[in-house]
Amino acid sequence: MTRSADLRSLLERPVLEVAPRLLGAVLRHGDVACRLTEVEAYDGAHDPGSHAYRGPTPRNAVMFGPAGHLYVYFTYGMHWCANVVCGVEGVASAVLLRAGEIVEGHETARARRTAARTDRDLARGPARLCQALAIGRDQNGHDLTSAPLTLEPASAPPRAVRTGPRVGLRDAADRPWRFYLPDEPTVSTYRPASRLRSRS
DNA sequence: GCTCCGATTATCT
DNA sequence: GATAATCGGAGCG
Repeated sequence: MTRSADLRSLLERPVLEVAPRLLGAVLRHGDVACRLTEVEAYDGAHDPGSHAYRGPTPRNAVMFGPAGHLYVYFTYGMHWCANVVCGVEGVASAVLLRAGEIVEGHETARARRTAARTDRDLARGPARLCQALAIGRDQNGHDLTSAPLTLEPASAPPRAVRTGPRVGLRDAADRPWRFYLPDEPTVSTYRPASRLRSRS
């Protein structure tokens, strides 16, 4: 069985099964590689937190396509965030890549992330991860079985997985669909939306 | 470690 | 016109 078939069979499962299995996987873009430590599940049409909740739009089109492609969106006027599309085609589920540990290409990642004062901060947060890996508009829709931007699944499921509310959403607490590895310094700190200054 | 706050614009209503 | 799956810096402890 080929590596790309392995990836596809893993990602075509329901998103709540896929998300924890992506912990420990390695996202590689050229000479920079990142081991994922924190992700979030977004369940398409059934999930008010998902960009696909209100149906297809030009922005979210990639999510309705086949598993294994990258859905990249722009937010807060300046940041890019990346998701791995999963589930069968037509089901708009995806896993947001929230944080990871840079395991190769530190020099390149540091040059892109000049605000990071320690290596821990290189990919701690979804927009930081994208900046460290040079993921932006041009990578939206990219097939992750195709070099130079690839996803290499972990050989085995993680030994332990923690869950919690998703970050930055209104009504985040109702679905504990954030998954992260215990005792990893690169996992981002949880900031509930209710304490963000969104209400004023 | 924490809290507050401004930056900046594509996207959708 | 309002909002957003965020970040970095300042100030505090």
